[in-house]
Amino acid sequence: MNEELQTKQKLLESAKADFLEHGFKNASLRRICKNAGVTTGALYFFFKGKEDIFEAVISEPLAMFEKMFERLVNTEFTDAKAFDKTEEEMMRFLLRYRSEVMIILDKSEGTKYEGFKAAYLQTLENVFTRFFKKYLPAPDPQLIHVVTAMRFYGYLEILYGGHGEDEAVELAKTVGIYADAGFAGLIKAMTGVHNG
Amino acid sequence: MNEELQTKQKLLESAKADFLEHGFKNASLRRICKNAGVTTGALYFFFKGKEDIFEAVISEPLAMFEKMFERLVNTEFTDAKAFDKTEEEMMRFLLRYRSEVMIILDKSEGTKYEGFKAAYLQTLENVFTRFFKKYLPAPDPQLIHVVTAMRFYGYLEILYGGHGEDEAVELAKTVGIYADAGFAGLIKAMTGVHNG
Amino acid sequence: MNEELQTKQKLLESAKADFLEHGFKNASLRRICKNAGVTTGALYFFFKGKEDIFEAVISEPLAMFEKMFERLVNTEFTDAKAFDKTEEEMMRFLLRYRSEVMIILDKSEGTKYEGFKAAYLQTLENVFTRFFKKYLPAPDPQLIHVVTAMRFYGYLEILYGGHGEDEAVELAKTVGIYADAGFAGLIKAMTGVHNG
Amino acid sequence: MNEELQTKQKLLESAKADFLEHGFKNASLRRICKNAGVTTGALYFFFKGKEDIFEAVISEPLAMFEKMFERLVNTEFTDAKAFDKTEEEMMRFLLRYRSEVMIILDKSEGTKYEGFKAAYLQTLENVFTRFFKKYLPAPDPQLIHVVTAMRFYGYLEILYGGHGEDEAVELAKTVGIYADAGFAGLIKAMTGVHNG
DNA sequence: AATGAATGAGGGTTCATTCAT
DNA sequence: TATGAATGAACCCTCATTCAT
Repeated sequence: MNEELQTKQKLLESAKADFLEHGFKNASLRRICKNAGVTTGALYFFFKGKEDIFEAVISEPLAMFEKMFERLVNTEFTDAKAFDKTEEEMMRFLLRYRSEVMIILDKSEGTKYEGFKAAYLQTLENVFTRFFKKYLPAPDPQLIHVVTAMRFYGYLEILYGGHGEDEAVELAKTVGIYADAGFAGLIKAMTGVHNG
Repeated sequence: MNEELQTKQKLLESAKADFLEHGFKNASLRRICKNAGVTTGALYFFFKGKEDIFEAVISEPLAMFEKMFERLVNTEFTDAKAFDKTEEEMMRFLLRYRSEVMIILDKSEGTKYEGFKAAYLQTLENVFTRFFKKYLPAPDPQLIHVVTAMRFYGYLEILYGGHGEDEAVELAKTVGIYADAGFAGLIKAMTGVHNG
Repeated sequence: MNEELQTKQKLLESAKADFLEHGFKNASLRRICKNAGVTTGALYFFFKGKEDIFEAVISEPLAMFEKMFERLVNTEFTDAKAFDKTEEEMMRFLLRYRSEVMIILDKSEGTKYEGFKAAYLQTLENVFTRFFKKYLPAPDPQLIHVVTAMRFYGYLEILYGGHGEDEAVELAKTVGIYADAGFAGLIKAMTGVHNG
Repeated sequence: MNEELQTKQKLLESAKADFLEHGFKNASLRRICKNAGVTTGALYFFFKGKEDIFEAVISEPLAMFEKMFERLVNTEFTDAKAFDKTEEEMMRFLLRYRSEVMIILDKSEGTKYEGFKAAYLQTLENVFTRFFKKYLPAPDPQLIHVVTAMRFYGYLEILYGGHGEDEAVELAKTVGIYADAGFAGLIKAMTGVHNG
């Protein structure tokens, strides 16, 4: 019984490592099996194919990710602090599933998840747009796009940094200060232009 | 003679497009040759192999990049404005070689240039560290790392955005405002913490 | 005990369907087991392998077939009507074991039964040759071969037609009229040539 | 130059033999290449894949076959003799491309030609139906179907018999006598039934 | 300067079969 | 009785690369 689970588990771990290192397209099932200590046929007992084992690797974090996704869309952020709370929760989640998140976002080319990163960025951008519009009548969409991306990649950098959970959350909060101040600076510069 | 150049040029352009679309590993020499209208043999007359044509595609912009690189390292930025000038120059360069820059930074996995992005980020980080140290006695290296990355990915996002040159420069400047204000906010929060 | 029989029976039925649809070589034991609701191990408990379950599927009808076979060889047909009686009996048997007969005749490539159809045709040909020789001193063997095949494939077409038993027998009798008249026409043409 | 053609030709011949022996699905590209004395990659220089080399094997005869096909549909056969002429032409064609015809009719499962035999039989059946209707007000479609199949398989048997061309044509003509007499016998029996 | 033929390794996948339990 | 895990060979196909011409 232990052995059964072990093989599947070994395959999943070997696959996770291979997807993370090479990406979906360049991952090799032969290599995955070899590192798991089994033959190719064994993989096909547990999984339907390459895409199936990929999904098995990311399915659990993905489901949670999508739940967070939805909440992000449906929440009305009244101020920066309301956002910060959601942010912390998200950060903690991302850290717990670091590898899988990296795979979904950066190593999923060739799967149906390859558009996930862009979709998430777009969602974040919509949130930021709603927020910007509270302070500016007609904010530049391109600017919002870039600022959103910066914040997103800030998270990602923290994620990739190999920090402990609390450390990472702290870092994210400091980044929040940076971003909020940056945002305020933008408002000031722009309304200043309009006013003066 | 014209034909010679044409063939080589066609191959380089076809290769550039293929590397950009698929990345080094998943680029196909067959496809490159087909789109260039020649056979594989022709490619091997001009180039030693896949890595060689890759280098040929990026060599010229790469050399310029590295020159800028070096200057960035050796320049002492006295204030934010001094940096902004270099920034504009850089932005214009990046835009002129958009495709090649994208290839070097994001599509070079499997070549010896796959570490280039990280190296450049590190250099930028050193610059920022020197700058930070003028205002803070012991800035958090992790924080600098993240903030550097954010700014870098901000540039990249502008680059990927398909803007015209002036538009992009303008956008970069606005991002500069955001970043400077963010930086100032950080200083304030940190020295404030120390003081209070 | 009931369950034992059920499993074996289910496997045999699933196998029959798969052999009929895909032929021996392209039948899949995996698929057979899946459709029977059991695992591969179960199949290997009851049968030695692919060829063995194939034989199990066809063994019973095959034995009866061979009995009829033998009788056909040893019967002296004095006239066409004597043959017709045997024919009806045969037709009813073939219809009762339609699937298995189809499998033996047309879906057995790769097994030791792949020559069965030819052997049966040869036997039928011998019967027809004996019959022809009553009316012609030296009938053309090639012609007999073809005429035999035609009649045989006539039966097969009826078999594959999905008719009810009585309907099929009636059709076979009409085909008998066609064949007998055709035979008579041949005799006439040939002896006419000889005589005139 | 000779060698180039030789390899492609060898591959086509090796493929023809393999398709004929094992059918499309069970043919092996590895085996085809091995028998042609080249490696698998060589095949893919000349052909796009398994289906492509299959089409290359049968394309020429297939085009002619389809032309004959069409003519068969559009010709109005006034009597049995008018049909016999077409028949001879067809027989000569089929003999010239014996292997390919066998492959198209009996070894094409898994390709887009797998329905060709049934389609051809249907066409032949339509021709026969038109002919029957000249002599019978309401001929039994099932009977026509069987009689058509018999004649068709008669041709096939001649084809598979390995006869020389003239011999085969002669045989086909004799089969024609058999079939015509059989047909006449049917008419007589049926109208007799009605009358008496 | 360039063609076109050919190699051989590796890609994902399916298969009949085995065996400990 | 039957399960479910695992094997290893074969499947079609794509690839970067080589080389005679």
